[in-house]
Amino acid sequence: MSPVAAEPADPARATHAAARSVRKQAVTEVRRSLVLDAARSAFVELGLEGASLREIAKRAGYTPGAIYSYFASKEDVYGALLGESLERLNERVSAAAPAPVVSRSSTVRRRALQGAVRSHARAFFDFYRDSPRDLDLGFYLFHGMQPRGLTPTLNKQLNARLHDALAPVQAGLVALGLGETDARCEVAALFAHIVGLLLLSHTGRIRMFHQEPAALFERYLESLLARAAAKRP
Amino acid sequence: MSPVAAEPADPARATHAAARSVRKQAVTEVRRSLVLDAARSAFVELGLEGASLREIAKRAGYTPGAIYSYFASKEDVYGALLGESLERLNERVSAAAPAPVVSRSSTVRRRALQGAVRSHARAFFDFYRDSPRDLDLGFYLFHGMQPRGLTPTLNKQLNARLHDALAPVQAGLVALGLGETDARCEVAALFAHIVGLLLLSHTGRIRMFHQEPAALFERYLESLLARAAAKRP
Amino acid sequence: MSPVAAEPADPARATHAAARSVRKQAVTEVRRSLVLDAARSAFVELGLEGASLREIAKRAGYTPGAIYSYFASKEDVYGALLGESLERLNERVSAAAPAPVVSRSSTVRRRALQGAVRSHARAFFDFYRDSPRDLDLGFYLFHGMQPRGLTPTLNKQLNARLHDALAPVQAGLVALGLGETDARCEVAALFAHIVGLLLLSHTGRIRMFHQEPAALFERYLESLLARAAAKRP
Amino acid sequence: MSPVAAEPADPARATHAAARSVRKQAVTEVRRSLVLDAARSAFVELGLEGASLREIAKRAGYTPGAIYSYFASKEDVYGALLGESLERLNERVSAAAPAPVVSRSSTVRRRALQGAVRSHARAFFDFYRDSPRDLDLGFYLFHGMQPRGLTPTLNKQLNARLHDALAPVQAGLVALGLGETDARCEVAALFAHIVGLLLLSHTGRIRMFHQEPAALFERYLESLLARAAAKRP
DNA sequence: GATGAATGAGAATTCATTCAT
DNA sequence: CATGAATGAATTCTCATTCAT
Repeated sequence: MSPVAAEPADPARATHAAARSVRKQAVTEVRRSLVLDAARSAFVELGLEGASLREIAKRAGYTPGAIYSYFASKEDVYGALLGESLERLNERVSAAAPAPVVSRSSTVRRRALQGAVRSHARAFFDFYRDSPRDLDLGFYLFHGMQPRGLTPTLNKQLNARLHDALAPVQAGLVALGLGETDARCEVAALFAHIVGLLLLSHTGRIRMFHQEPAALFERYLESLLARAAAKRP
Repeated sequence: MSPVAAEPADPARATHAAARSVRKQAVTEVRRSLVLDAARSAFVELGLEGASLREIAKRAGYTPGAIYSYFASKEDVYGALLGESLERLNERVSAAAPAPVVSRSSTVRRRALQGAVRSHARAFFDFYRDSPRDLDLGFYLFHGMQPRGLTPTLNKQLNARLHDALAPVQAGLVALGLGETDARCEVAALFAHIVGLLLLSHTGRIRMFHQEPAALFERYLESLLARAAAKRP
Repeated sequence: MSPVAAEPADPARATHAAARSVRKQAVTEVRRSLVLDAARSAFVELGLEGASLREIAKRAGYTPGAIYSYFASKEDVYGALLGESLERLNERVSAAAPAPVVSRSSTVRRRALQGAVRSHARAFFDFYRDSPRDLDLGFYLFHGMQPRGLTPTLNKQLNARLHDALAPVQAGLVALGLGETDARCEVAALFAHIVGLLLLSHTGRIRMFHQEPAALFERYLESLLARAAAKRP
Repeated sequence: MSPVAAEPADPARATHAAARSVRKQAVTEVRRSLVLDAARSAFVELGLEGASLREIAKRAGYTPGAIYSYFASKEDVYGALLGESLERLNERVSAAAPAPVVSRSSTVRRRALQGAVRSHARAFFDFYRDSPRDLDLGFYLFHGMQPRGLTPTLNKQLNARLHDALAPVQAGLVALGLGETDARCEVAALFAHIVGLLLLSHTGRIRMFHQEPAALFERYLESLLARAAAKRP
């Protein structure tokens, strides 16, 4: 802290002001998340088309103009929504981690590692299967959004969280013996596969093949683990 | 009464009328496809949001109302666009068929079959990689379109053409020894994988993994053929 | 006929041409009434808003432009429709005439006359009660139509037919002893009353008073006959 | 903690806020009625067809979208217009009440009652005769309006006000000795008669009979009072 | 006579956003 | 911080009518 006060010399008042500022900021944060809740509910129920700013404001108990106190634009709201969606995804994936196994037997350890990969991958798959709107959100924002809404900074941030959600699988594959590069490839491919399956499921195209997305996912998962096993040194 | 029948069978006039009708229909068809061209260009350049009826009409050199001479609604335009897109896809896939190989050696025949599967699958992949808007089109129509636009009839029709584009791969897998059920599973999974990869590519998410979609596709293709080989009776 | 032929001197050909012209005109008349049928059905089923020229053309098996071969405008179609409606009204009223009673007893004659008035008035009332669209038609044309549609000539013509439909009642009242002026007043009032009742019925406002239009009509009819009886010299 | 309550009960500020709210609401009300004025003027000058939202907005000095700040839909505007029209009707009818007469003579009292019925009925008649658009409004709304615009609630409300405007006449008839049921019949019939006369007048059909609507109305009124007198116990 | 494409005007409504208050 | 009126542009779609063919 600089010894030269910028403005007032009264330390009591300064403290008071600071405390008030903190309180205010907290209140703001709470209300911001209230808006976000409203946005999520609107989005879940009405989809992208129906989740207008007006609708969001109505659900939040605000008038349209008030939203701009918390978000710069509608796309900004969506951006925050996606961020929060990715947080939930990460929570789900983290929660899926099985207890670490310590064993002398390498077979046991290997089985445990495979189990962990399965758990994490399934958690990822299930998250989007169970709430397809989160998938929509991701597509909309990563795809159709104006540069105004998806700034490079935000983009990087969101990417990082998405990556985080896949990191456990990647680590598991490495632990199973895959090289870093191979593991990265496999994770990218897994991600693509999941997204593809869910999209086909979501749009009803999967029925065309008389297939269940979950069954196909399990197939893919097993083939992935088989590849990993085959590459074991 | 005149000995000439009231409805004259004057062959010259009949032929003339028929010819005129044919000509007219041809002109109509041309103009309709002109509107479709305008719609495609609008869609390619501006995406879903920008491809409004106004915009399409402007590009086609029409007033908005005129579009309704050719299409019943905006969704109808999109439907036609998707239909035409699927036709192009099928053309590409068909054109990818290699010359049939006749050989005594089962190894040679097997290699040829594998080559055919590769060609067809790549044609499919390349089609959407090279024109991502066709992918968008499919998603939009299969996903967000009103029932008014995507009638069950049209839906079935479009589904059938999509299926057609994947049929050669399926046939190839069966020829390679896969059972019908397995082949269907693999084709569905292949489709999902392609869609997933292209979407990740299209939204820039693939960069997150420092991967090239084409390379990942090739990897997947090889693993698919390997699985087929392993199942050989 | 002027002895100087306008154009050809060949009488045979002239006769032939005239016959053809007559035939053609008849065909035209038939087709015109076909369009009118289509218009009526559209109007009955869809009301004023729904009975667009397109709809009428569709029902007549024509394209919109073709209608203009038979009618100058949409309002013209409506005008013809109203004319035809008034013809049907007159038919109904005429058909309601009871057999003339010849009797020495003035009481018997009087009762017969009253019965005739009742029949004619009821026929009028029933006509519009049973097909409220004809009432709509009248209102629309007499009310909202452009001068372009309702020319003074047509107006006079339609008025005359409307008047015709009420003439029997007027004649009956005169026969019952009312002066010409009184009879005209009563007929105008009767017409107004009927129209008012039907409108209230048609718009559901009559329920407001828990009344049935038919019962109110009978009441009015009796009071009218009572007035006529009271004025008997 | 500050001893001052977080939510201050500062009466001055509260009063201030309340006053501001009241002022705002008043301003809103004024502007809303401005839109309504514009709507009425458009309706009066251009009729139903011409009174589009665009036109109303233009006359109110607004953009079309702005109207939706005050009314949910075009039909809503019309609904408000009719409501306000019925208010004016009631005012007119109320204002027509003659001073109550207190007299020993039953003849004097009876004459006074008859005078009151005449006044109220004439006020009703005159209101719609002098502003036929109010009649149109009623017809349009009671007749062609979408259920979206004319909710059952609104319908009941409007009906009630219409009924109110006729209540004085009904009360007068009862006072003159008619039973409740008879009085209700007569009022319904009176309403129908007025509506019918005005419609005939408005559409120019009354000229057909060379009659004046006002004279016919007076005739009907007298016959009504005569009927009431005849039923006197 | 009939077609059907095309016009041009206009319909109601929705939307994100702004801004004085 | 919040309001809510207002904008301005956009949306899809409908219509009566015209006219070259």
